This record gives sequence, C-alpha cells and structure tokens, in this order.
Amino acid sequence: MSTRKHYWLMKTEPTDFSIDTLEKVGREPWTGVRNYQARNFMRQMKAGDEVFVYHSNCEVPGIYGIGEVVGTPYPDPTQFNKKSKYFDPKSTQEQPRWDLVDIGYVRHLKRLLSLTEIREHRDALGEEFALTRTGSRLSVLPVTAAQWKLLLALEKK
DNA sequence: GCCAACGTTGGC
DNA sequence: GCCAACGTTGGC
Repeated sequence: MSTRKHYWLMKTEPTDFSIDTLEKVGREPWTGVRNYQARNFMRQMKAGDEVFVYHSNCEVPGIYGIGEVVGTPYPDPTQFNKKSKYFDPKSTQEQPRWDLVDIGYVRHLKRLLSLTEIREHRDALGEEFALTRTGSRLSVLPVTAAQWKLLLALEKK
C-alpha cells in the first residue's frame, strides 16, 4: 500500500457529535461505526490522512469542516460496553468486530458545502463518489485527491 | 444459499 | 414524520 496521504469523508449527526464538538475536544475516537464497508475503510486509514467532516440527519446536510486521522486503527471500546448503544454481543476482546480511528480537529470550512451544492458537481466528482450515489448510506467513504481538490475549491467561491 | 422480514440511514 | 434504499438476520 502506498504511503501517500489519503482522503476520506466521515458522517456524523450533529445532535450527537458535530464539528464544533470536535473543535472543543480537539481529538475524538470515532465510535459507533457498525457497517463492515465503513469499518474496512477505517482500517485503511493512516495518521495524517485528511477527512471531511459531514453532518447528516440535520437541517442542512453537508461538509462543515476538516479533521485528520491521528494514530492507527484500534478496536472500538464501545462494542464491549453493555451499557453502550453500540454494544455488540458478538464481539469479544480476543476477536473484536469493530475498529475505529481517532480524528483530530483541523478547521471549519470557511463556508458550508451543502449536499445540494455538492450534487451540482456530480459530473465532475464522478458516479462512483459514494456520497452522491443514490441510496448510499456509507458513513465512512473514500475521497480521491481530485475530488478533495474540487470540493475544497468550492469553499472559495 | 435463498429470500422475506425487519431494522437503520438519512434526505426531504 | 415519511419513506426509499439498503444491510442484516434467521428460517428453511
């Protein structure tokens, strides 16, 4: 695998955890991902990779800020916690099912990039972009360097 | 291995 | 709150 920096997009419900919260705490273990595809993407993450922080299930869904991967993937501790809503009875300490990474705060975007606006650039972003693919509910997804550049450029418009 | 039932995601 | 699209579960 290449050692080049990779880019990602991670969704969060702002009522639960927002870019503002991330700024406040500085660094956060990205708990609660319970989808194998999303988990597999997190397993590929390397320290220094950059991440769009996307707010879903809210008034204006879209990209609100940037974070970075800190450290390496490790088992999500909430899978072992019976009191957690993310508890998974099928997980054991010896054989954890779910991993996570810590995400550090980088910055807010200068302005919101709404899903509506992002969709206007569907052609340039490509059909395979999981965020705008119909029915895709992936909460962690890869962003190519070209897509990252394109989206960041929109910020300045 | 098939597939219906069910639960979840997330835009609107 | 609605519901389409999708993933997971479990009976067979």
